[in-house]
Amino acid sequence: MTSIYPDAYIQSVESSFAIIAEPHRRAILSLLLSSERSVGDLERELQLSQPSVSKHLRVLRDAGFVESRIEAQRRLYRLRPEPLMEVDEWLIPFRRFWSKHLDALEQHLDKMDKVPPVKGRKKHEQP
Amino acid sequence: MTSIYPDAYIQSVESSFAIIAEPHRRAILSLLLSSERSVGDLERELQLSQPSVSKHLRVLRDAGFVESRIEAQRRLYRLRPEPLMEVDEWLIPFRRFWSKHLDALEQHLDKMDKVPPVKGRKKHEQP
DNA sequence: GAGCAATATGCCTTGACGAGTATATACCCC
DNA sequence: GGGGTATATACTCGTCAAGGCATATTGCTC
Repeated sequence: MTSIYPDAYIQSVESSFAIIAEPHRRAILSLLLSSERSVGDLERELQLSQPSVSKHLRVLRDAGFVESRIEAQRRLYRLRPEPLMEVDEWLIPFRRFWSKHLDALEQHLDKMDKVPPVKGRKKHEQP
Repeated sequence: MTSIYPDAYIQSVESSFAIIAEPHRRAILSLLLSSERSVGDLERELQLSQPSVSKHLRVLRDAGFVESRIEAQRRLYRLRPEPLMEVDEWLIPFRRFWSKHLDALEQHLDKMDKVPPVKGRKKHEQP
């Protein structure tokens, strides 16, 4: 029962999209934009428990979003650009799409009043 | 705001990031890039069950990623740009970050061969 | 080396989500 | 209106991830 897995125990490589689906992880990445930070820094700034922060950082590091360096007992984490670039690349064809469509939308907004909010349940044609 | 739903209900709205964390949903969005499609179309192209497709479309529609129109018994779904634009906007500061850092990285790779100063627990390879 | 500080990890519980199956609803054509 | 087609929804089940708590690990200081 006590299955001690080897360190490379899971290859369930979540996609970069799944990684940044977690709000706290996005918050961590945003904080790391301005400067590298220790676990304790993030713990305070995010109001999260230390184990939670460490676990999110582990996920982020395994996925290549961050890397760490050691300074005394601290680990200082900083951003790595590659995974988010991957996300950005996925968006490219959609950017083409919406730049094409926003003109039409603008035109549409001229006649229509106002566009309903994106968030929340929207009323479309409901059978 | 302009929403007609109570806040308590709205809170269950997943962020756009969570929506596109699902690979099938990303596939649906990519398919809709080229043209609008019916549920049956998507079902065949994705090799998914019809209820699964419908449920994913429901999630996507609730979040504003797609909208539908009715044609006979079919519903034809098409893209809406706004939610992905939101994602794109989140990426803006990161784009600034990595465009700054990729120069440094390139430069770095020139002199150094390969030097992971961090203790390499795991190789993060980019698929 | 003892004790403390900072961080990582293991175990457990809980909640959310996706898929499958069955069924309901809506629309067409005869 | 009956039958068939296309899609939506209800219910259930299994999985998985996030958080809490306890503990292990690492490195500093004295």
